[in-house]
Amino acid sequence: MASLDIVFAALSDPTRRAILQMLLEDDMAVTDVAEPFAMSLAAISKHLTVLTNAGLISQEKRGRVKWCKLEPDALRDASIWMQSFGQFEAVNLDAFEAFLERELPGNAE
Amino acid sequence: MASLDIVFAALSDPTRRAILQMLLEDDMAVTDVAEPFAMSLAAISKHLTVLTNAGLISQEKRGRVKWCKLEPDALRDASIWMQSFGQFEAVNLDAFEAFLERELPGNAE
DNA sequence: CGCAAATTTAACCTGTTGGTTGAAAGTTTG
DNA sequence: CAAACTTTCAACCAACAGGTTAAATTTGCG
Repeated sequence: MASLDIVFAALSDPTRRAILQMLLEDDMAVTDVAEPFAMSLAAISKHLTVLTNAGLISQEKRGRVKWCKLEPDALRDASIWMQSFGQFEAVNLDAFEAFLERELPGNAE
Repeated sequence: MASLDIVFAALSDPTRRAILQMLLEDDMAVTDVAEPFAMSLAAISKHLTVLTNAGLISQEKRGRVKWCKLEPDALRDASIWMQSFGQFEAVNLDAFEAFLERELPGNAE
C-alpha cells in the first residue's frame, strides 16, 4: 500500500489529476491519455508511473498497447486521513449528505 | 482559496501532516510545534509557511509568540475533489457511514 | 523480413523542496 | 538599557520533480 506521502504527492499535480478524471470514463491507452496534453509522450509516461507507484492506477500491457485503469481504492487512505479531522467534517456536512442521497437512495434520512 | 495543487502538496509531507494532527488538539506556538521534531526551528518555520500558503493553518502574532491555528476548511476542496470519484465512494461506504453515525446521531439510517 | 506504431529509457536541464547554519529582527523582562 | 526569548531571513546545499529530445525496445502487420 502506497504511503500517504506518495498518494498526496501524486495528487498534487494538475496533469495527473486530469488523467485520473479521464480514466473515470474508461480505461485508456497511453497514447490516448497523452493526446489532450501539450507535452511529450515521455512526460505523460512519467506521470503514469507516478500514478502507478501511488497505486492510483494500474497498467496492463496487451499487445503493444498498455492500458491504464483507475484504481480508486488508493484514495481511501487519503480520505480516511482527512476524516480524522473532526472539525473538518462538520464543515463538509453538506457534501457528505449530498453524497449519501445520491449513493444510498432511500436509506439516509 | 489555495489551489488543489498547493493543498495536496502541503499534505504530502509527513512532518506537515503531523503538525496538523498536533494542531487538532489546540493552538500552538511555533517553538512548541517544533519541539517533538528532530529538525531546526527554521525548518519548522518553513513548514508552517507552506501550511499557511495552503490555507490549512493560520498564524497570529501576539507579543513575541506566533500562534498557529488549524483551518480545516481548506481540506474541503480536496475532499470534494475526491468525492467526484464515484467508483471510489462505493469502496469507502463504510467509512462514510461510520462518519454519519457519529456526526448525525439519530439522523442517518 | 522490414517498416510502422506504442511505449519506455537515457541523458540532460531548470526550478523547487527540505534541510542546514548563522545572523537579524522584534518583544519582553530584569 | 541590556540580556534573553521567539521567530524569521539569507545563503547555501543535496536531492528531486517535471519537462525536453533522441534513441531503444517491443509488438503488429503487409
